[in-house]
Amino acid sequence: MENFSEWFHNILEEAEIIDSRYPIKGMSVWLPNGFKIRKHILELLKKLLDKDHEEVLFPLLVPEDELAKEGIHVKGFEEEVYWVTHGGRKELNKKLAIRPTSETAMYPMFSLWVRSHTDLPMKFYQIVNTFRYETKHTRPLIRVREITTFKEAHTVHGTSYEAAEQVKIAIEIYKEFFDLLGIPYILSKRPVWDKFPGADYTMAFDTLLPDGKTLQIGTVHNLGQTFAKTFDIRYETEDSIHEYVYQTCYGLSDRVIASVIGVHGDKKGLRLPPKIAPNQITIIPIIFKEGSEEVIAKCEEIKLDLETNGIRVNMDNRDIRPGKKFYQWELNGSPLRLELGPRDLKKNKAILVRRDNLEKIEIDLNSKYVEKINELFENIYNNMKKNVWEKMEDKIIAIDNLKDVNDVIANGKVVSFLWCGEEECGKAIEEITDIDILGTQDEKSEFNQDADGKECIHCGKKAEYTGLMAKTY
RNA sequence: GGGACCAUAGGGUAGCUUGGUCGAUCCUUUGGGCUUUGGGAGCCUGAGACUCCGGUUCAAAUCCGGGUGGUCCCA
Repeated sequence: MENFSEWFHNILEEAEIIDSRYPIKGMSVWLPNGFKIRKHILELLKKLLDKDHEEVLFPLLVPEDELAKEGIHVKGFEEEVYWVTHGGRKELNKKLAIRPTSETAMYPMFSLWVRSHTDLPMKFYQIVNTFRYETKHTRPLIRVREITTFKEAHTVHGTSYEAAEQVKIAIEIYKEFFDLLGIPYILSKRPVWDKFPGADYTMAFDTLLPDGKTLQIGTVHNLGQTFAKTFDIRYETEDSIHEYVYQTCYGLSDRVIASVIGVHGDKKGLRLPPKIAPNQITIIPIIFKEGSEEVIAKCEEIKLDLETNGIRVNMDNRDIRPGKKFYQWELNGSPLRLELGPRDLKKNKAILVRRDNLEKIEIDLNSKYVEKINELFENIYNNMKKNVWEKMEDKIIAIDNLKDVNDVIANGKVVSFLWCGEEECGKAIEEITDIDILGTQDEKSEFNQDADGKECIHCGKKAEYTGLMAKTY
């Protein structure tokens, strides 16, 4: 995959995920196939969130004065807000912003909803589209002007401790979610100059795409009391005192879908984890003039059997050569293919072909083959996940001289280094290398190096953290 | 904010410099028919494009101006 950009662009079109020819820059159409993938991904996500979050839906438009209330926050977004200025021909006396994110839409309402400590914690989420007027060059699913799939969760707590705990909980939810999709991730604490506008601190997940650039796929922000103070969100404690709340918010976007496609795909096309594949198994009857009815009847029988067991089956009956179907379904990422022809029918067997490694497996149709297929799905998923994790881990390279950064990056890899953690030093490093610092690793992170007694790679002061640097999307 | 480049069927392209040979090339896609089907079949017969507006000219895909859309670089 020498040119990831081109591969990605082609696969979106060939596998009919989205059509990026919509005549507005940075906006695309979800096609049925892509929409199904999206739907299955969202189902997994909702299942995780619904355990202790409530799903809500806020309006798309935010009044100008609300958006402007939180100064730092607005600064972070003002260059990319779309505005609604007219109703018909009449100019509105109050401009309306199309949400770039929903803090300022939600928090005025939170202020009304939060009364007492018994109302807390509150945990909401919504899955909506948001709009950002990107000025850099856009890229389908990765840098877009309409984020069509923006999952944002917003929580409200009575204490600083609980908010910090919620950050950890959200991180665990996201880890579980990315694991379900088999997406490898690096969790970092973003440098202070790169945190979410208005947040106390930002934790972020990045994945590594095949071209060596990292893609931010999820963020978790501890908002502290900043927004609570701006939007006057207070609660009455057990002692009847009015206190400002502590908040967190965390988000995911279309980029998760881009990652699934990008990290698993190969030169033949998509490789989808069975859980989210629109067609988990594709049955291809091998038809000859003689005996075609029996073959098709048997395939129908298998299809029904699989469907009653909750498996998403597709049977490709088209009158074209089987080879063409093989290529097409490999392109579309169907995790398993079942071939059945007259030869197999005689033996009451069928051939299964795995999409992940193209291995062929003969199954006996007299046996409990549904179980076998479910096992294979699990096996395919585990194998895919293992492969992408290993690939990513191999690309994280520890260096002890700043001069080596650009070589490592040029090889499509991520740099790991020891750092004092200070803003001035970090910005200098970014300036010198022209590479972004993703952030710092937690001590428990598998990517953490032991900094004890060592020096910062740039300023030579005591090293406090493991930092990571990468070319980013 | 400044600049460069690009626009030909659903996708990818040739033609443009030097206007006429263009009734526009090739690959892919696609309708119908026959034949075929264990890794992208073949044959027959159809379908499908010069971004838009204006100008120059006997004549414009080709030259000029503008609009729109896209790509990229620099701040």
